[in-house]
Amino acid sequence: MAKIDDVAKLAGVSPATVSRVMNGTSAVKASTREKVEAALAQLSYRPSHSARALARTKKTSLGLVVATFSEPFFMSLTESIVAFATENEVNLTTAIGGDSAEGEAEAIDTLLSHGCKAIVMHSKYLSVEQLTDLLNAIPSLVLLNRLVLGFEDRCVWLDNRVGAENMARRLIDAGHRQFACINRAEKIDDSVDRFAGWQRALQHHGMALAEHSVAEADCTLAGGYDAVVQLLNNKASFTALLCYDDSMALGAIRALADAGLSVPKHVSIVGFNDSYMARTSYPKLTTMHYPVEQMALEAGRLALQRIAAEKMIVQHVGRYLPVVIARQSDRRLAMEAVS
Amino acid sequence: MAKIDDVAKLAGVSPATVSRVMNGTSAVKASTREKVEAALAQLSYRPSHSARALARTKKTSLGLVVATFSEPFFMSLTESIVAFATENEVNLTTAIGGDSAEGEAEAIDTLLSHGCKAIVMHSKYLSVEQLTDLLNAIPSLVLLNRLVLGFEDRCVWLDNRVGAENMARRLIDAGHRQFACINRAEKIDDSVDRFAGWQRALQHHGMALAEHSVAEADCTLAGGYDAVVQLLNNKASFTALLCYDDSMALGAIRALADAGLSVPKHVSIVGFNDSYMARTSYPKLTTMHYPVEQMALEAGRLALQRIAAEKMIVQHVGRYLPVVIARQSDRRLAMEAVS
DNA sequence: TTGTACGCGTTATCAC
DNA sequence: GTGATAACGCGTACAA
Repeated sequence: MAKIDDVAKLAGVSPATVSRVMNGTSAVKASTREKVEAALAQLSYRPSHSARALARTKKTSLGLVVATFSEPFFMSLTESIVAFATENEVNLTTAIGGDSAEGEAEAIDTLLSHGCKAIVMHSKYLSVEQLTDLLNAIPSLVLLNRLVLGFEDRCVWLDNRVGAENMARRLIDAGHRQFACINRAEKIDDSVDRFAGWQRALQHHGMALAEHSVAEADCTLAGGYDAVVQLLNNKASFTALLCYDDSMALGAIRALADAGLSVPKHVSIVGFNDSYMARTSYPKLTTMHYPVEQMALEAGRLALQRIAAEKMIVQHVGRYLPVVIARQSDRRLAMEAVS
Repeated sequence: MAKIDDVAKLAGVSPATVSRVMNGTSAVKASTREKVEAALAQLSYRPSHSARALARTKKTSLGLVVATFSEPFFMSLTESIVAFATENEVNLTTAIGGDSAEGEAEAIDTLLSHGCKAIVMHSKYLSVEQLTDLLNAIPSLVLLNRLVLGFEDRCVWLDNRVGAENMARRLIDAGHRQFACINRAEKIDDSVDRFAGWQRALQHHGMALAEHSVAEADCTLAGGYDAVVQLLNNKASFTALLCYDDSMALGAIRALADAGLSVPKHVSIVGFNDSYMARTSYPKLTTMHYPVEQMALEAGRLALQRIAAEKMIVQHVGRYLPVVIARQSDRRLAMEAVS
């Protein structure tokens, strides 16, 4: 493999000039450029990936931690950050956190050893203590989708509680009085907060989710199906079903259909996240829109700002509120049924 | 980010010793080791990925070019090479060739700039001329699944023609006399050779594939479906259908079912590749087993051997022959129907 | 506009 | 068993 010195020698210039020609870093006389390009071609020169990476570690680069690439939610998130990085001309390195606290911590380590200066992390599994330690150790770390008290200026988060509360209220206002819910079995911030929101809205109207009206399962289509089976076995009776997210909601619709109940005729169903499926399913899902793209952008902006030379104070909006997207899976109860 | 010198200073040793402790390269006194490990932990030291990569470029490393990771065929292939690399303690770098000659060439470049010393490539789209140039330029390049004349000692290939011929003969021997085929539309070695094999077997028995009995389409399930629709529109009449590969065969089965024809009752169908789906479909597919794992291993062995110091001459088996795996999608024609 | 010289973090080699 | 020192290949201040 030819190296940059070989090219330089062949072209009769210094290695620095070869670098300039390749990267367009600074102006080079046309005749020189041609000589270099000829040499480049003649040796079919390939810059060494590793040497480049090493020499460029000084440049600011952004790191991203996501759980996976294969879910729509993370696709949107990643796309958004990729666009942001491209636009701001910073390198982006991505690491997979997976489904565990260890995986998330490992991902951070990976990014650090890749020389990332700023990091945006979507974390589900790290504890508040662990996150606090990380935030203290890594000044440029920004959290996407978690709120850690004391670090409000480095968090971009969705108010799940208020979102869930608003969604429940929508159904209450539509006349529903018999509720059930299916929640994600894992106790992460999202599931705890959404449940709290539902309860709060219901209690505000003198209702509450009884134990036999609450089912927990995997956060998947199959999980949603199973959860509804649980509810029906419990002989829970409900006209409105609150679901942790869209995938569970869709699974729930199938389970209800298999039990002879149609949506929204017999049961009103609402999801959360406004994922792609919510728009393409039948019936289309009423759900909460999660402004991932916006939030990802804000997180990227924040992270980059934290390593910028000029630490200008920019207004930071950390809290985002999901809004109801009304579609076809819920309905207003007829008056006679309510009264 | 702490650097290795910081760790060394804190532990009161030289950077070299820190490296030895981390990598277990050579013996280190227990007391020294402990000091170093303490320093490592205290600074929560992360070796720089790029610096490591650069310093390690001397080590032999193997490169692999595949079209994609998401098809079963390439999964098997990749798995096999990964195991091989692990076993032989060489680093493995993988690059995606995609669906074009440019992509394949690009992948090779990527591997070279990553410092790969030996390369195994699965190429579909590069021309024989391009491959010849590459083989001349890169002494350690080994081709998987292509035969380039003059480089027999660096090719590991499947004899598609003879394989296809054997498969067609099986059906002839089973009494079939009315044939049709569906082939991949792209003219790559595989599709050309398999077609040639079919024709050869049929001509040997005084038959031939008439134009209206040949359909071409994408090499996918949907493509297989479409191809059969073409055949039926052509009013082609056949008791045996030769398919380019398993996915097209499976699509074909669906199309036939939709047309009221059942497999193997009305039509005998055979695939190629013996992919995962062939064993799990209904009916299970009679197909040709493609010994990817074995071939990948041989290619890896060959590539590594070409950069080995001791150039011992090892017997090289380049040509592989697929064998018929008889399952349920074809049948012997009853005597009365034949006579 | 171009060249010199140094740094990046690690590892191999040779001394000691 | 351990420490200097020299690569590894490129980018980039700084100097010319």
